[in-house]
Amino acid sequence: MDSQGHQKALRETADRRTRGGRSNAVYETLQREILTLALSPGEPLDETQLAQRFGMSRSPIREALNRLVMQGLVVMLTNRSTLVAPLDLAKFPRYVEALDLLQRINTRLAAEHRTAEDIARMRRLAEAFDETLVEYDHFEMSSTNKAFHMAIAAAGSNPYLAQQYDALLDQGRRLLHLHFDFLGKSTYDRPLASEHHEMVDAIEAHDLDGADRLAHAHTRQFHDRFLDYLRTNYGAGFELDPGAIGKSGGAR
Amino acid sequence: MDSQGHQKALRETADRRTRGGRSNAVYETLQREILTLALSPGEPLDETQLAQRFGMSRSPIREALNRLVMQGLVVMLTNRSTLVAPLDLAKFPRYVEALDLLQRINTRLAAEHRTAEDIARMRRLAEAFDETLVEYDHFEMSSTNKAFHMAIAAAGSNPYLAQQYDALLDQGRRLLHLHFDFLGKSTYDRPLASEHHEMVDAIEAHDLDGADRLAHAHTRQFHDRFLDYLRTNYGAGFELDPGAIGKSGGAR
DNA sequence: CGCCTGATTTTTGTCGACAATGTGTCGGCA
DNA sequence: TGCCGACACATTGTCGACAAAAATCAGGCG
Repeated sequence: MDSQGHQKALRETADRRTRGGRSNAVYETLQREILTLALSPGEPLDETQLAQRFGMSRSPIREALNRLVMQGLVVMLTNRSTLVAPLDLAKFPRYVEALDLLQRINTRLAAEHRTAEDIARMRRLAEAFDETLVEYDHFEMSSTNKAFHMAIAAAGSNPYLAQQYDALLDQGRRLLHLHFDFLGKSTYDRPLASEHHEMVDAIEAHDLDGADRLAHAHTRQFHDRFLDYLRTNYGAGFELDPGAIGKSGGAR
Repeated sequence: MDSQGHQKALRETADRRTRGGRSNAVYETLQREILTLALSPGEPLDETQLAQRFGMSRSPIREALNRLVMQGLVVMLTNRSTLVAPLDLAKFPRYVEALDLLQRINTRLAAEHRTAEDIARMRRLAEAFDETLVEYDHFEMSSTNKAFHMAIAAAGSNPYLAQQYDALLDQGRRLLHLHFDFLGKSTYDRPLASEHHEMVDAIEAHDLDGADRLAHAHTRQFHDRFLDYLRTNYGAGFELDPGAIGKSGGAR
């Protein structure tokens, strides 16, 4: 019975057994649980236990875990425990620094190379993000948000930078989860959505510097709000270098 | 005989079964063979065949292959063949564009945050690279070159950007292999080494713009030389956008 | 009473076999 | 002769079990 229920949950994410296989389902499910913080950072992940839970052997679980390790969401202490990657908030400034750079360059490139189809897809995803705001499901929001930004990266037509951006966005989705949680209470989330549309406008207008600047402002807003979140929840003692984001050169 | 040699190479990298295990050895061996082009791009990799060759089961091979997939060196057609990632030379400008960006930002950050120990390590690795020039073993050269640049990234103290830089450098090592091959014949490789030392000097002097400029020039030289290589080997018909590297803003 | 040592337990790493899936080929039919 | 379908092959995906390594705990010794 128990395995039945899990089978169902398993199918809903990836019932197509024809493709990657069950390991893919485990990967997606675990990723979702990690990203939504259903699995706490630092929580140990026992392979046999997971195998039992998903009603399958350890092989697919192992493969899924390996992929999550590569993605930086899971760490494996060799021959010892494997656990959900701890969420080191002290590295947040470094993360934002990296994100800012990749976000700006990809958005700038998008403004340079975008096609009409790119714009259409971006607008569609921007609106899809707006719609997620009514339900305010954190996972849906971060998924759609990522999809939107990846559409921008795709328009930039540099697969290498897009891939790096992708990895970075994934790594930050746990932070984004917290971020949305905070925004939900303070309800000043509309500007976030409108910023998306402004970015698309700049990209469509081939305004490289404008797109760059908006991308930078977008990251900065995330940065500032997340710091607000940290301060309200962890107290004022948690001081992070506030100037980190402005250093690597604003839109010049 | 053949398998004998592989066994030896396997043991030398990781005979300690205590750590990561045999899968690590397979990973390193295959990576080396892919990077040195001993395994041609597009060549199929049969799991059972590899298992037989390394004298172990498919499980470790599979894990190694998965890691190589994540690294972009291997592609797996689900339920079908697994093969060495094709080397798309048409994407070279995009690659250099990404590499230039990451190289510059990491070098710039290094100039900002470097410690005395960082400088020492960088100088040591720069000299280690010089020494590889006498043997001119392509793999040693690209390994040491990468180690040098990763030391710079480590000094930059942004683990996210360092990680991305790492991934990018790995992806480009097959190109670097070709590059060194070309340089070997024309024997104008000294400037490449001296550039490393100049970069360290700029980083030590906290000269952010200088380090940035040198990193850019370093990438540009690789770009120009590789294009030379392509032209001499593939004919003049192989024209790539020559201005790609200058676009995303030189060191201004 | 505390520390060292050895067995136990837990968890990962590896193995060989089986099942599923996609491809290519061969034969039949229009 | 050309197209369609079924069969067989090759290769990957998954399984259950075994072996090795490390941490824990227990017992004995100083």
